[in-house]
Amino acid sequence: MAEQRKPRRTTVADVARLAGVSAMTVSNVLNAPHRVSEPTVQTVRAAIEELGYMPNHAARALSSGRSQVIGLPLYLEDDTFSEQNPGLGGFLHGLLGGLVKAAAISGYGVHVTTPTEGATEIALYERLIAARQVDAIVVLETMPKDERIEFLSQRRFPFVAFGRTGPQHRQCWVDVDNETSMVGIAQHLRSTGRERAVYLATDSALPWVHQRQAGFLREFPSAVVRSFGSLEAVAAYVAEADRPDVFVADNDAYAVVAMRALQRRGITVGEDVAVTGFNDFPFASMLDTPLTTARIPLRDIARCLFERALREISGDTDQPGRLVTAPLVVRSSA
Amino acid sequence: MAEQRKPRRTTVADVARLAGVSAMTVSNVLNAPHRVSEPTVQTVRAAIEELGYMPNHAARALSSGRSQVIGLPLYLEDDTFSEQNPGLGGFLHGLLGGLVKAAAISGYGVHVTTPTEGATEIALYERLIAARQVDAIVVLETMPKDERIEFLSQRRFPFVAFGRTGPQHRQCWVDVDNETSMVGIAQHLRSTGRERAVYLATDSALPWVHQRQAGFLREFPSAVVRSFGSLEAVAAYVAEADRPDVFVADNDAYAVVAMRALQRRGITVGEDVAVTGFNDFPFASMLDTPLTTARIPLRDIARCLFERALREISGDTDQPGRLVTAPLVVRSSA
DNA sequence: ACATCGGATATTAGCGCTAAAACTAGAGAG
DNA sequence: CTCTCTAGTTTTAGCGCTAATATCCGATGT
Repeated sequence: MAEQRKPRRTTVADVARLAGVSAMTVSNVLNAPHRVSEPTVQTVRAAIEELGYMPNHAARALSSGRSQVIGLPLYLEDDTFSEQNPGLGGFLHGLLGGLVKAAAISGYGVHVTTPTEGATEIALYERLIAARQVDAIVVLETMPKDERIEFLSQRRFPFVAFGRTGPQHRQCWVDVDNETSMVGIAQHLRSTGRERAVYLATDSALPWVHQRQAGFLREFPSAVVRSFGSLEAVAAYVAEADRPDVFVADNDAYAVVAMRALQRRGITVGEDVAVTGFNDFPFASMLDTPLTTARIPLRDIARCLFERALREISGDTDQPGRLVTAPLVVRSSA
Repeated sequence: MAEQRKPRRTTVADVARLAGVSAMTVSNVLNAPHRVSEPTVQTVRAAIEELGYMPNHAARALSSGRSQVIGLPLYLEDDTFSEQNPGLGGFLHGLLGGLVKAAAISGYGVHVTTPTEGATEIALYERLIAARQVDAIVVLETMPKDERIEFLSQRRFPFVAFGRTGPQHRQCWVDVDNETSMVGIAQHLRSTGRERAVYLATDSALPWVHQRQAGFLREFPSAVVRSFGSLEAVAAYVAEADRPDVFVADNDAYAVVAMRALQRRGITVGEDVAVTGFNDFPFASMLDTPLTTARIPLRDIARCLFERALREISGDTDQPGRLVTAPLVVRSSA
């Protein structure tokens, strides 16, 4: 099938020969041009151009000990997501997009993996680290006490977390400022004169659930708070609830379901009652009544994650955590 | 900061010494155990276990010439997507999820990249290939005549395409059987006794647009076909249209907008008129009137793409293209 | 004039692994 | 009793790059 074996790829040596310098000089032109005199840089660059030379990734990684790749371990469970978490797709798109783009600009790649059936995420990290396959790892959905963070800190391996880490951990993270963002929503509602609020919370121990709720209660201390484990439960509750003038959901899906339940009762959302969500998932603006919500700036967060990862790689292990506010997006629902 | 330099990672040599064999034997136990006698395998495995040895990725790649990574070049443009293409997030989630999982099972990783500002996708391929950073490339959104496919074929570099390639190209692809799937939708509508159909088409030269339309017209030759460049245009048209009994959209977003326009006119979707979409995007089941649509089995497609990529890598360059049908999902809208 | 210094480049020596070739027996054939 | 032959193993030789060190050379100081 393949016509000829061994076309022998062009290497630094070829470039060096053509430019009349040593291989090391070529390497320096590529990696630390300031070490090389201007005329030599020109000559070498010309030779590189002429031969169309591009350095071999594996060789570079082996020799230098850095792979120029950051690892993104992901749980991508089967189809459950579409029912459970319609926003997940948008989340992935924004985060991955931002990360890949930021990485590309700095000459890095993003290595996406997932634990194989039955294996833990830690085992996956172990492999990535031992194989020296990535220079840093991005940890998602961090918990206040998180064994993954513990593991990585203890191994002194560079990482960044999306989600604040607990006080006992290293503080290399970026997170949504859920509390402040929810305060923003609350203040907007207050400014429209609403008073009787119901807060629809997710029934989960994920940190953001509590953070958002705390933010809301700061502005509406007397709000009624209800937790739900499923969209159906939310719908059932809203369908029966006596008439508050605001439903504040801690996520967009709950808000959508609430709006539907209200519309079924003939209540006009945005007039008779206000409804807000959180996330600004892709369909929020295309709903029957476009949803007022807080937009999580995923691309900015991703960029920020990457920058911190870079710093970690270069040895700066004392970066403080960073909170990013999700700006309010006012549409017709509130 | 770092306490001690040079902990010197454990290497094949360490394992070899402990097991009392040569480095090559250790390598063989890892990569081709059938070449090694059973007792030796045991001894070596025990030594590996004891030392917690894991092979260095870069060294392996450099020496063997294969990286055990497949490349996934992606365009992840800034926020435009949420307005333009709310399904993109779900698309990414399904495809990436399937790919990463399939790859992980076979010991492969997925390298996600994007062309840097101003650079072409081809230039990106060039880098990936020259750097020997990936063993195969997954090409998305293939067009009938596609210079990316041309480039990869000509370079004889392993690839798989999502989307059928033109007859002049190599046929290593997996695609949705848009025509047959749309015929499925049409037959379902026919079986409910509907007759007067309007087909809402995307105004684009993407191959699936024509394929789906062709499928529909096979069953409803007399259908009215209209093309639209924006959701607003769809809404405006449907708001004015005289009463057909079916609106068939070639994508879910159009279907959603159409349903909304109909509801505004007081028309009950699913009874007075049927509406269908295509894709089964994450929110299709959570709409006011859950949407009847065709579900693109992204995870299966991704698995299939990966399998083909593997075959390509191992030199089998004569795989035929493969069509995957998107099964009909009947909900209340039709 | 001669030691000194520092910028630019060259040499050396691997990084950790595996392909390929070269050895070992011990089994079976003549 | 020598001569294959083969399964199992070791030896040799890089893969292509860069860290670390050595070398060169002209400019500077006294």
